[in-house]
Amino acid sequence: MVKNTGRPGYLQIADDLREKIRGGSLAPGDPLPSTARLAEEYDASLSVVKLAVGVLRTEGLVIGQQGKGVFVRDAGEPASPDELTEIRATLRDLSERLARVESTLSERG
Amino acid sequence: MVKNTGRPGYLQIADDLREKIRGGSLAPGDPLPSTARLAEEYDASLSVVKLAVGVLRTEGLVIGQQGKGVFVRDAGEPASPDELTEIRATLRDLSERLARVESTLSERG
DNA sequence: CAAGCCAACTAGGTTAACTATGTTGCACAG
DNA sequence: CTGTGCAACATAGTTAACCTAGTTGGCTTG
Repeated sequence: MVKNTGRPGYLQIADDLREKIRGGSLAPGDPLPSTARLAEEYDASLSVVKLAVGVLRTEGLVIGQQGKGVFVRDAGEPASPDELTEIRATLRDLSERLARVESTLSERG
Repeated sequence: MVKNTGRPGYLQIADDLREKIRGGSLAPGDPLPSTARLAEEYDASLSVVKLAVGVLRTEGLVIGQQGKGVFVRDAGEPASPDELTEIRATLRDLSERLARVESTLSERG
């Protein structure tokens, strides 16, 4: 599932989960699959899955409850600050990927 | 430096650095000490320092540049809701276009 | 002197092992 | 039936090792 695009695996997984949350296929209150389960689904190591979940936790999209699972937060309040940091993260990523693509293209002249 | 307060070490370090950034003792453009240096200063393992920096990166407070260091970002201004939705639409578009280009490139090996 | 290589530093990504701790459900003893 | 304990599962945190890769400065060689 995780592709070799130069985009690190833990961010690809975070992106995908974020997409599912934004898209509603993972609704507020829903639990994410367990980290072990996610590792299987994405064919990734447990470590990168933990990193991915950590990103979403930092972004405030998700709350982990020890012993239970990781749950999608209510998207209500955290409007601007979190959104902004997420957007900035996305912008940073796009810039990096663009730079990579551009350099690849220039090499092929 | 990292105390046994129940608050995990990587968050204590992230808190402290965030404080220094918000307080201006680390100004925009300034480099953070290297991860090795931070590990010494906080008497923490390299791993927790990396996690701490990762948090700040995710929050967008800081930008890492491979080979150089980690630099404090320029503090962004709050944006209006309309701007946000427009920016999000633009980001979505950019992401799709980039994904197309990337897959084209990867197919051509 | 100039070019280029190389060593030392930088961040970043991945994996694995171990620990701690919380939750849940089931089996077994009373 | 009650409840107690235990096994299985969950997140969370810490550490360490290994690899990639960009930057910089100095030294060596031509």
